[in-house]
Amino acid sequence: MVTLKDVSRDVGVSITQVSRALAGYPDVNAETRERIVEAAQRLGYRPNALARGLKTGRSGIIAMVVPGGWAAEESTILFEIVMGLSAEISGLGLRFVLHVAGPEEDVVGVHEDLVRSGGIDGFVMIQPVRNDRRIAKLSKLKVPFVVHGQDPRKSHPYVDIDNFEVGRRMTEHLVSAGHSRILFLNGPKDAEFVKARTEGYRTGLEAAGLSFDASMVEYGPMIEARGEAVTRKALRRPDRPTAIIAGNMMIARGIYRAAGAMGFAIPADLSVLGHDDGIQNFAPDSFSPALGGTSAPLRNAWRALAESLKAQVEKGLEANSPEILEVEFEPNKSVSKIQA
Amino acid sequence: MVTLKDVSRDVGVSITQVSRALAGYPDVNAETRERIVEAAQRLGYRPNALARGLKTGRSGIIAMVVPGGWAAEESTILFEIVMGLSAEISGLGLRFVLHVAGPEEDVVGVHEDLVRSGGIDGFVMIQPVRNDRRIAKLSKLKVPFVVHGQDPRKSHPYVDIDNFEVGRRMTEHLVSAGHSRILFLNGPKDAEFVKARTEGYRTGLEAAGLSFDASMVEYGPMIEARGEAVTRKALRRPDRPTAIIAGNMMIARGIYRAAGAMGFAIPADLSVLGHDDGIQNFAPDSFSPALGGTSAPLRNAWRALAESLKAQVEKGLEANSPEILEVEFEPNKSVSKIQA
DNA sequence: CGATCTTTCCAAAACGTTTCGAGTCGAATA
DNA sequence: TATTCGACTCGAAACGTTTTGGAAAGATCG
Repeated sequence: MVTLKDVSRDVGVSITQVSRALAGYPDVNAETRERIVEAAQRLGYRPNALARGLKTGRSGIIAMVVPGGWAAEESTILFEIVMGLSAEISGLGLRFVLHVAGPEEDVVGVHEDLVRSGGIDGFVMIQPVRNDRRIAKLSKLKVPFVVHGQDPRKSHPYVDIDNFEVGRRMTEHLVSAGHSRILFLNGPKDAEFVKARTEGYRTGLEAAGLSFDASMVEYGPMIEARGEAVTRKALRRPDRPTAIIAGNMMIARGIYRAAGAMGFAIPADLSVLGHDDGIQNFAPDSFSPALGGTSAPLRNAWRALAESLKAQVEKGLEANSPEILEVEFEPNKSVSKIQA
Repeated sequence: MVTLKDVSRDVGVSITQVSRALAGYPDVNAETRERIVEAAQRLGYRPNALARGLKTGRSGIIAMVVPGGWAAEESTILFEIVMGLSAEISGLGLRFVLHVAGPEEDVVGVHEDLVRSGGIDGFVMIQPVRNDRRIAKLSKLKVPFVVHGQDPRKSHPYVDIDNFEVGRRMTEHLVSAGHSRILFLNGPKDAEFVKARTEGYRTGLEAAGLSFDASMVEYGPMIEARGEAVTRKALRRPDRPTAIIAGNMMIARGIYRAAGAMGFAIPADLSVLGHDDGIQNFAPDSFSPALGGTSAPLRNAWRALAESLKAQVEKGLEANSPEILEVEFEPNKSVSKIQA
C-alpha cells in the first residue's frame, strides 16, 4: 500500500506537509504542493480509510440493516431500495454496508452491535413502524440516521414523497374529467403512506363535492396479480367503476391485463391512472396507451437520504429538517372525459 | 465508545492484559480473566473495528461491485445473490459492502480504488465473463477474491454448482421413464452454466442411446413469460414433446401455466422437471403437482463463497481449491411413465 | 538594529488496537 | 545460597492518518 510516508519520502518533505497539501490547507507553498500532488498521483496514493476513520471518527460508511425473511411482494421494491441506495451512497464517495439479519437475529441488536464496534457513520432505515424500536435505539445512541417514509410522530429526520398529493392529484384529474365512480387500488392497509394516499383521495373527491365511499378504496399487496384480480371482479359489477387508480406500476399492469382480457378498451371504456415510482422496466410509457398519473422517482429519495446523512455526519447536524419530495403529474392518454 | 482503556481502568490491570484476556491467550491468570470478561461485558465493550483493522491489516469487510444498469430478467436473481451473500457474510461476523457502480463508472476502477484505499479484505465476484478484466486486476493486486460461477480457464478460486449434473440427472430420469422427445428450456446461450447443462442433457440422452437434437434445447431469459410462450408453441406442434425440463422455477411456472391453459394435465399429458435454486417463494412444493427435478440451493453457494473468502483472509491462503457443490435430485409427481 | 509579522515547514501526539520484548515474583532446582 | 524456571504482568512500539503547537527564515515595520 502507498502511504503518506512513501509520498513524503519521494518528494523530500514531511508527512505533515503531504497530508496538508492534499487536504488543501493554505499553508503550503504552491510549488511544493504541485510536487506533492504529482507524486501522490504518480504513486497511486489513496488515504487509508481505516487510519483516517480511526483518527477523525468518521469512516465514510453508511449501513442498512434489513430483516432476513421478506415476502415475495416486497422483493421488487426492496431490490430497488437496496440497489438505489447503494448507488447513491457509493456515488457520494461513501461506502454502503448491507446487513441482512439472520432469522434468529434481533434487528435492533444488530444496529447496536454495529455502532459499538465502530466504523459506522450512520444508518438508513426503511419501512418504519409505529413506535419503532430501531428509531428509539439509534436516537439513544446518538447515531445519525435517516428514515425513508415517516412514522406518524415525525420525531426524526426522514425523507418521503408527498403521498397525500399522490392520492389527491390523481383523484382531482379524474373528477375534473367527469368521473365519480373511482376505484383506488391502494397498498397495504397498515402502511403510513397508504393512509396518506387515502386521505388525498378523499380530499380530491370532497373538494368536488363528491362523497367518499370507503368501499371504493381497496387495500392489499402492490403486485400485478392483485391488480388483475381486483379489476376483474370490479369490472363485472353492474355499478362498475369508470376509472381506476393504481398505487404503483405493477398494480397498473394488472389492471391493463384484466381490462384487455375482458374487452374493455383503455381509455374508452375504462380510465386508468397510476403512481410511478420510477422503477426500471416499469415506466408508464411502456403501457399502451401510455399511462397517466403521478410520479416521484424513488431514486430521488435515495439521493436525498444519502445527502442528508452525509450532511449530518460531516457537519455534525443534530437533526436536519425532514424532506418531502414533490410529486409530478402527467396526464397521458389513459383517461377519457365522461359526460356528467 | 468503550475502549480497552476503559475496561483496563475498571479492572485495574493493563491494556495489554485486557486485550490478551479477551483474545483468549493462555498467559493470563484465570481469576483476572474472569474479572476482565465480566467488566467488558458489563461496560458493553466491543473492539473498535477500525483500530483493529488498522493494526492487523484485516478489516473484516468483504465487498462486491455490481454494474449500475441491469436488465429486468436479472433482477430476481441479482436480488437473491445480494441478499443471500449479505446474510451469509454478516452471519460470519464480517461486513458486506455493496457498491453499485454509476453508469459512467468503470467497474474495474472501482475495485482498484477500494483496494487502494484499504479496509477491504476481499471481494466476491459474480457472473464472470471470458477474460474477465476484474479477475485480472484483482489477481495482479493480490487481493483475495472468490468467483461465483466459473470462467472456462478455471484459474481462480470459485464456487459453483455441478451444472453438468443438473442437465444429466433430469434427462436421465425422464429417459428412464420412457421419454424421448424432451424439450429443455435452458438459460441464456452465452452463459457457461448453460453450456454445461446442455452438455449434461446431451450426455443423458446419449447414455441411453438416444440422439441429441439441438432444436430441442431452447435458450433465453429464465423468466416465467418465456416459459409460458415457448411451452404454448411447443405443445401445438404435432410432434410435441412428452416432457419438458425447466432451467429454473420461474420457467417452470410458465410451463405449468401454459399447460393448464391449454388443457394438458401434468403429469398425465405432459411430464415436467425443473431445477430449483432454492429461491424463496418459488419452492417446487408450491407447484401442483409438486415439481420434481434437481436442486442446489444458491444459499449454499453463498455460504461456501463467504467461508472460502474468510479462510483466504484469515489463513492467508494463496488460492484455495475450487468448490463444486453437489446437486440433489427429487423425483416428484410431475413425471409419468411412457410406454415405449 | 530589534521587534513583529508572514510564509513555509515539521515533530509529536493522538485515535484504539495488537504484539514484542522484557520485567516481577515466588517456587523449584542446583 | 545462588540460579533457573514458570506464571503472570506490563510498557512501548507500531499500523496510517489528522492536527496542534510551534520553529525557522525572511520580509516588514518601528
